[in-house]
Amino acid sequence: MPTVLPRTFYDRDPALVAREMLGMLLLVDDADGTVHRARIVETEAYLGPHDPACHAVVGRTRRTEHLHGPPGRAYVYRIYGMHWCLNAVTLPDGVGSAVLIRAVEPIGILDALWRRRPAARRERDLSNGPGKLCAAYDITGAHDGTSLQRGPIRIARGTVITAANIAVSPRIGITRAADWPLRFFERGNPFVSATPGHFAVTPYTP
DNA sequence: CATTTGATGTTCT
DNA sequence: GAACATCAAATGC
Repeated sequence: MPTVLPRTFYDRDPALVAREMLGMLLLVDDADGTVHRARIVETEAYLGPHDPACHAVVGRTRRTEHLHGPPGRAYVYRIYGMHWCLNAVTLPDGVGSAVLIRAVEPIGILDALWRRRPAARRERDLSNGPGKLCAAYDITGAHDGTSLQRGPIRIARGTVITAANIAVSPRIGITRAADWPLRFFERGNPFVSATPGHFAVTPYTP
């Protein structure tokens, strides 16, 4: 099982990275010593200070410190006072841009995930949303700024998802730049979060 | 099945 | 004080 962060992360357009991250593996160390594995099936790109929906628009603040840091690290922030969201930083130090990991498909034993997601009724509800997957894998602000190559959360090569199996839509839950097609997901995968009915969904064209 | 609404508290103005 | 890269429960078909 590869544990090296793919080269694709370094200094690359977050929209390309977001697409290439589909099918990659998310490896998370559990406090009990086990390692959880999951396939990334949904991502969103946040392009940088010129992207009105990106947290970098307000400049470097304490919250966005690691968003503005070097690529290949995690940017984890709290949202709505209750949930955490996990991002992978992609562009060079000083440029705040990242890919939000919105949904994963768990691999292997799910006991720990069910324990941390008591509200989940179906298997897909364990991790079909950015806040849900952070709860399921116990990803918190403690992971903010950690290396995605050598830290407690790692991203590694998995199975490549071909363009024909990828769809694109606007990003979910934002109000600015609400029509930019920067959400990428694996077609038909039940672990992908719900797409609002009025969203334009298009095939992925490289 | 889809859509709406209330909870929650940090961040930035 | 407003906005917020969300979630779960409740409601409408």
